[in-house]
Amino acid sequence: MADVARLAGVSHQTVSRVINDHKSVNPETRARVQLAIVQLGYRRNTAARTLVTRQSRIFGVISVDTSHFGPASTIFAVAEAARTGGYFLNFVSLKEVDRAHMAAALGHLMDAGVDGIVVIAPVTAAVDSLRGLHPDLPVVVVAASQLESLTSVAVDQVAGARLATRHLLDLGHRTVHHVSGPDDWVDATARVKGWRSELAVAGRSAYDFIPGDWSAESGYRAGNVLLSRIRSGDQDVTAVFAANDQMSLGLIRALHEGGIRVPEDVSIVGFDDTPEAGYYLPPLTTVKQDFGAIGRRCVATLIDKLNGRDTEPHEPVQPELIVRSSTAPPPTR
Amino acid sequence: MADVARLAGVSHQTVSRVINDHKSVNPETRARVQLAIVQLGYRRNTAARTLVTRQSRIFGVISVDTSHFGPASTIFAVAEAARTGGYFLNFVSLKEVDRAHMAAALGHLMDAGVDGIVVIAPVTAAVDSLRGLHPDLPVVVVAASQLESLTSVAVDQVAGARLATRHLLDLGHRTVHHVSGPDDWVDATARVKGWRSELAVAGRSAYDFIPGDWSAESGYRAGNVLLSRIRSGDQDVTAVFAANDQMSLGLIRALHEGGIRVPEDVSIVGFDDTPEAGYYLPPLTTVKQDFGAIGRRCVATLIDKLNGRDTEPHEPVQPELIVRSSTAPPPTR
DNA sequence: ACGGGCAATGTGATCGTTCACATGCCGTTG
DNA sequence: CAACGGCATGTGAACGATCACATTGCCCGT
Repeated sequence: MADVARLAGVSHQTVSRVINDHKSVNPETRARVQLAIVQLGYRRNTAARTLVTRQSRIFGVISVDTSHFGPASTIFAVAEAARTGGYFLNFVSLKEVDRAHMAAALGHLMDAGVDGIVVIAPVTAAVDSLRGLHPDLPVVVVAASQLESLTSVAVDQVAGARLATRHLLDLGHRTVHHVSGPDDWVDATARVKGWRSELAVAGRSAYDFIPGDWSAESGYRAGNVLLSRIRSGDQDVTAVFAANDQMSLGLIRALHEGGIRVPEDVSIVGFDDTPEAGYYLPPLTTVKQDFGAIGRRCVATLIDKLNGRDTEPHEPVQPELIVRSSTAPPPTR
Repeated sequence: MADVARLAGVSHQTVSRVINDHKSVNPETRARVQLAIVQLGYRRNTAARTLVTRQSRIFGVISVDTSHFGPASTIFAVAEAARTGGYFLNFVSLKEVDRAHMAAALGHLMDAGVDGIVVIAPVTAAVDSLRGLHPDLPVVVVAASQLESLTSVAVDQVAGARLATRHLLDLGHRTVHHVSGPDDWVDATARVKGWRSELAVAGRSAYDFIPGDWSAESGYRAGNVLLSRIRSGDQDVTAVFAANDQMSLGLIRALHEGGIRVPEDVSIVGFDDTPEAGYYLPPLTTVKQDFGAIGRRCVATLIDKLNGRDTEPHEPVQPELIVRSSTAPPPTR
């Protein structure tokens, strides 16, 4: 900066004014300084700036270590939004989602001196460990629902699950079975809740859900469970709502191997609308979440908090049902 | 730090020595300082440290904006490795992969003051724009092959493609068709190269590859192309090597819709071994890449460079063939 | 007994920026 | 015409760590 000042024939302070585009600078001087900046290839030193302003212009993002479509898409959206908002993004992955690992990740970001944090780890344990830890640091959680005392940005998972369930009921199915995500995931429980409440509204009996863990493999196992129910004469297994697309895939394979056709014998709805979902056999009816919107909203909320504007709780992002070929009316018997 | 020093009854310099665990500190003094640190909840200020040491302990990672399994997995691996190596990770996504966007991303990271950069954007344009831009800054590129003048970490994509092709030839297929990735991706061209050379070694004729873009949809289109070849009487379409798993999925669906069975009529091999690949219909034979190893190696290389150790060019990471049910001997006619 | 060397600690300068305040100049106003 | 306000610019301190160097005391060898 001193070099620039010397070359432009001004003081360091004037240079500072130019790069922060402060108003009171003579246009001619400004031009001279800018020229000098370009000539010398000057970049301002972030560390020095951070030191004195006490603002790093870094956001942290903590994400579960999974290449699943949802978290990955959200990360990219957050990165994009942060950069356009003039922030850097410090990324931390979370191998295990428990209190200890969460605390370690938070500590890492505190050391980095972040101005705010986005947490993409909608696991109850993780959310709990966030509570009250660092009250001064703005934190936004990507979660299924509004969490008391924590700012969160959410797709309305309950509504999504109801959409899926309703679609199947509308097709004429007597009831809908559910393959859930892991029970410590906030999203998973929200989807269970939505599924249950839609069945209740329609006055239909709800079976217990079959627990899964998001993986195609667990969907496959769940498919075998359903298969055995069908074989033992259960006439009600005609519609299944799986809590994500991967599990739907495993489910379809298990049913296929068991000689059950989708959608002629059993209809299936997934969740997420991964790019592949339209190319499953059959193409999957699923619930689409706008992860891009989530990411952008996280960053916007963080910036609002930093500027002291208290964001009014947003409407949760609304999911959308994508109807493809994995759903049909129940077989007539 | 001054507060800690006061509480422990020492000078700021002694505190500095303790947190950098410098040798010459009396164990008793050290304990007293550490106690004070804990009591006050002191964390060292990264900005101040960076300012004076001229090392930010931040690595940057630039990745294409895609939730595809490969890049996503690599990012997580890099994040994990960076953190265990004591580095922060500044993440930038790349919406478009051209020279201008690449330069912008690099500029962003330069502003962040990173000590090194990992580039996960194995696109020729991106790689070109890296060349000679910032000669002082250590850069590692995740790429298909050793690139002259750029340090790179790579899975041996050529070997992977040969593995896939060989497997199909070994099953008795006369030739192997190929659905490629986009031609500006380094990995895609490497896989084409491996496929071609294995066919050449075996003395088989190679058709032109069918261009894809990594998406399931492009695999579906490629499937329809192959379908029309089959319908026009081409007896040689019995084996296809697709450049990734998603395209294999689309391919399978197109063939299925055209009444062609996999693997009875046509065998298919994918690439990547995504978690879902084992649950396709049929479960996909594919080539597995160890993305975790790639990520770790990137970070290790960067750290070596910073310490002036010039890493000897690594052996590329070797991929592995995972045989499932999508491949079989050709139909007997 | 004396000087060299090492362990343990302290002192002041330094990194590159922004902040608070000071200065000079010009135009407007009562 | 003096006083005042605002524009354009400059001056020096401050942020919180590390670095280079200085100081003290003690042990050890000759």
